[in-house]
Amino acid sequence: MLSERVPDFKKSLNPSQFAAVITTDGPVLVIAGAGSGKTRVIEYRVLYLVENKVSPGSILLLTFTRSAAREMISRASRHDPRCKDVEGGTFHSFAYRQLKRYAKRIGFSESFSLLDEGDAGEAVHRCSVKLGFFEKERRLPKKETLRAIISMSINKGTSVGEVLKKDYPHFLEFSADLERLRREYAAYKIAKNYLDYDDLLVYLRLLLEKEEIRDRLSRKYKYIMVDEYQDTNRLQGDIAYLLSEDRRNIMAVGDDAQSIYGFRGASHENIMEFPKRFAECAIIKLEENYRSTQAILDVANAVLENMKNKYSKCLVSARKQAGEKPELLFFKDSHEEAEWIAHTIKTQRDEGVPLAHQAVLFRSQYLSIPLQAELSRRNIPFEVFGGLKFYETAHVKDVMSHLKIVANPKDELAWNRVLTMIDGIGPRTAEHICGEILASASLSEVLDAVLRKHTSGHRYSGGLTRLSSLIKGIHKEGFPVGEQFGLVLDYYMPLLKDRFDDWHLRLNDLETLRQVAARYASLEELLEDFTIEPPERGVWRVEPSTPYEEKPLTLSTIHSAKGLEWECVFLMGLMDGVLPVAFSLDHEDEMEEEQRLFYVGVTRAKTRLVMSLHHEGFRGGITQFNKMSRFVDVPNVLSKLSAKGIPMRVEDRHKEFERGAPLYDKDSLLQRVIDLMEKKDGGGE
DNA sequence: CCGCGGAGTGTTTTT
DNA sequence: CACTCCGCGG
Repeated sequence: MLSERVPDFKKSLNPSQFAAVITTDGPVLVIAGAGSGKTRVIEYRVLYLVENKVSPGSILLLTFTRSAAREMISRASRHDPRCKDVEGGTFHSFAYRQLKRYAKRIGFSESFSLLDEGDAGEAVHRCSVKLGFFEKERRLPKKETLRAIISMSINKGTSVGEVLKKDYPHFLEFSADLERLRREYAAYKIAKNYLDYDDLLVYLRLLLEKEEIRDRLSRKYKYIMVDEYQDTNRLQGDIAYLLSEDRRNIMAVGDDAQSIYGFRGASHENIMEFPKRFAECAIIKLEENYRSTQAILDVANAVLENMKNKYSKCLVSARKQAGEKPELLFFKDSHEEAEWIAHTIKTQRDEGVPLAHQAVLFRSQYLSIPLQAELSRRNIPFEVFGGLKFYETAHVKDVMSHLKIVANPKDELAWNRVLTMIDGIGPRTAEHICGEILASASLSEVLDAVLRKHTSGHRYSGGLTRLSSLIKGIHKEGFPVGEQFGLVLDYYMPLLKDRFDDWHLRLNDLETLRQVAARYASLEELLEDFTIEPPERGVWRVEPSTPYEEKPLTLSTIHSAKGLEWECVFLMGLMDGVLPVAFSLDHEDEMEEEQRLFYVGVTRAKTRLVMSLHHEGFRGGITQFNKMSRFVDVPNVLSKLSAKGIPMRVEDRHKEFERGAPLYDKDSLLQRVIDLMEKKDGGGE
């Protein structure tokens, strides 16, 4: 059977890819340049193993996002359906599954609750209060920052002091306090049966230190593949190492030039040190690029030339024609940039390039807001990836907290959120009632206690009565999740309207969410997926679809565009201070990361690349003049390209717009005049 | 003890 | 320009 297939493999792969596919035993490091077909390698390697009588369940595929794993496994399954039993997912989801199984062995109950970032910040805050941090007149970092510092120290395996020295020198004086806080927070989570994202990795690592567990897991997972290895952190590196220590059948795939998650504790040290940890490892490089035209790769190579790294080399295109010249366009302000991009996207669509083959990428979410407005105006359907996630918005968290209570009646953070929502209950009262709740044995006892003690004589009594009948209503074995969600929604409606002006928009989200929830068999599964693999991001702000159900345009942060590709990519907002982002200017390593980010953006494009920026920006109500990103400007890309005689189309679109359109329409002109007469100088332009 | 209004601040990327 | 923190009135 194997011998029959080999020619197929050879035909579908180039020699390096083929080598990566058939080198299954022993450690392998695959350095896969952008667009070099690493997805294909993983797809075929899974297939190759399965065809070689390796049981699919003993193959573990760890990837950066859940969807990446799903994609590769489903591709392999098209060749051979057995492949769909391969185990895959993110480090975090893998850790979660193992911890569910072994929770008891490390002193957690298997009904532990997962904290998302918001919850974790809240928990850290509670710990700081407990330690008396906010009593004195000191300016402590705010709770999200505290959480970020602790998280960074854990993911990097360093002390809090180290993190402060590098990233927060102005908080260095709190070093000892934060070290105490880190302990307190860890103890708090153990006491409350909580795990945050980092804990999933921390505790899996601790489990793997025990020979018994390590043996069991390495007997089960005989072949391990790790994708995007350049974006793993120290803990993940340790986990990969411990899992494969015995059998040493591990393949790590990555590209050091695309390491862009340093801010999350990832370190390209892992990929650099792989050959040291696995001395006998084979190193395979995939250098041929199947994605982009040479003209686009010339830009990418110019960026690459400025970077200091060991592995990566020049990208060479496998595509025959040189391709259109990449463009660099200047605009007056963000509005004109957005207008032009929206217009061009529409034109291209009319000329036959589907929206699904186009994407607009940016460094930060806010850059896309004017564009979103322009697209809506033109009725172009789009989907926003990355950035503020809808499951972290207040209204979604509000609703979910009610469900969390039912799933885990000891969830102090959820109770607090639910209670404070009720009119007349503030932090103190919530804390008080919460104490009683945690002291009781069961949810029904809770309801009785809450009912009897507090539902008369207070301002909040009515609200509390409503809450307890809601919980009674949804706390039934086997009650469909969709209906539970519906009941919570009914209960929440008045609160929603009261709290938010844009409640109808938010209600839309919640309705969508209810449909998602209805697909789950149990509340536990819903909550688990919600934290560990939040719903596909497209749910958020999708424009009403056109009658013929056109696939939407993609708007994405560069971070979220990792691993993806489009025929035409607009890389917008290329101003200095935006990319590279202003905060990184003083840190050499962060600047390197910004540059890699630019590289990732450029290499997403297959045939057309449009880079753009605008000159005028607003900051604190004052117009500022932006400069072109230093990554594009003369010492870097521009002069490198022209030295090689590779021109880029550089155009100043600024003037063209200055000539044309009227500055005010009649209505807004009148309004402006009235404003001036009333001396309401609302800033105007 | 709760909630509202005013002033001040600071603005990335995400499993 | 949106969100948070703080101080005051109920």
